[in-house]
Amino acid sequence: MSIDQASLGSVEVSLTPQQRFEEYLQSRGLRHTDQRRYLVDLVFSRHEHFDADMLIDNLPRKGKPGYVSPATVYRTLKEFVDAGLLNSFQLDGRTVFEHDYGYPQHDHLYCTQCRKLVEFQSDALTELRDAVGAEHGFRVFEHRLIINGMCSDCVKSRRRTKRKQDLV
Amino acid sequence: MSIDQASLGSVEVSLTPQQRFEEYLQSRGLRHTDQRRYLVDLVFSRHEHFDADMLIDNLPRKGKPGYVSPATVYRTLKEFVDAGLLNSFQLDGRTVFEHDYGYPQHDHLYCTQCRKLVEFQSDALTELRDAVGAEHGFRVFEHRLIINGMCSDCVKSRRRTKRKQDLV
DNA sequence: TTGTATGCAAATAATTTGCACCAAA
DNA sequence: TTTGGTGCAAATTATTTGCATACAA
Repeated sequence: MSIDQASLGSVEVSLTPQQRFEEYLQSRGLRHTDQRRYLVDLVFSRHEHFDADMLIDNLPRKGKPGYVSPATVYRTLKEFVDAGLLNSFQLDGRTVFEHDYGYPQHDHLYCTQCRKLVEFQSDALTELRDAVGAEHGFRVFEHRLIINGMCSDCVKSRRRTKRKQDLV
Repeated sequence: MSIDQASLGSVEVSLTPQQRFEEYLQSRGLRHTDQRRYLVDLVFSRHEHFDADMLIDNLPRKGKPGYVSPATVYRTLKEFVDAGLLNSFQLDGRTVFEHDYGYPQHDHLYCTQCRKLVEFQSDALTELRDAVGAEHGFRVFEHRLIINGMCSDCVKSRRRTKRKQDLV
């Protein structure tokens, strides 16, 4: 799965993710540990969707400096979501995380062929969602939209493949 | 989780789910067994969202007539989706199934308080989705939208609750 | 000090799969 | 007959949790 780096620009924020998280921890009487510091840095070093497993794979191995146990990774990802640093959603059965802090609200186009995720923003969608909510007496908090299809690259390569097959 | 019975009406279909499934099975050289017949009937006896576990719980116990093993239930649910009888999506980590055959395309409002699912239809959404797809060079197949919020009942009861708390 | 956080390993939960046996077509 | 289907139990996968120890405040 891949995503263009910061394809939607960013949102003005006064604190770095690290500072923001520290603030969150202090406000709750939680502790700022090396593991948490390390994971904030790693997670915000690239604007990319990832799951717990990918994150664990990118960590130093047991014994090396910077190692964080899987259990702690899972626990910390939850903290990040609570703290508003990350968002998560389900994709093909996996829990996928993405940056929330400092990044605008958006939805996704998903290529079911190459599994590429493309972000997009639509104010019309937000309006539509609020209208639907109002119509049904809902107080709307948020929504999740995923559009499944085939990206232009895959449409092209599939066409090529088809032609080849047609020649047989 | 609950849902109004057939809240969106239905779509014209010439075959019953049972007949439609039989057609599907024949076209693929698969077999129409008692278990499959039994599950089609059970699944289409109520227009309600459900997961594998709920279905298994509603089956006769081991030894009783009509018993179907969990493994077969899981295998059969997949067949139903392949056959176009059911749709599935993720909700709170569970795989939720709903009727597809004979039922119009729709999306959901989800009350995060009482876990009620409400269906709604929006042509504007389909148009918006196609426009977004086109903008990004995607060939769109389908989409999945869930609007999270609080239904009117829960908004009311929460207000009541708040007042009670305020009195303390 | 005092209460959190972490690592490890065991426990869960939801499916999936291997296999021997059963049964549609 | 032949090939797909089913039940059962074991295997998977993704997490979560209990617990003893380590550490931030």
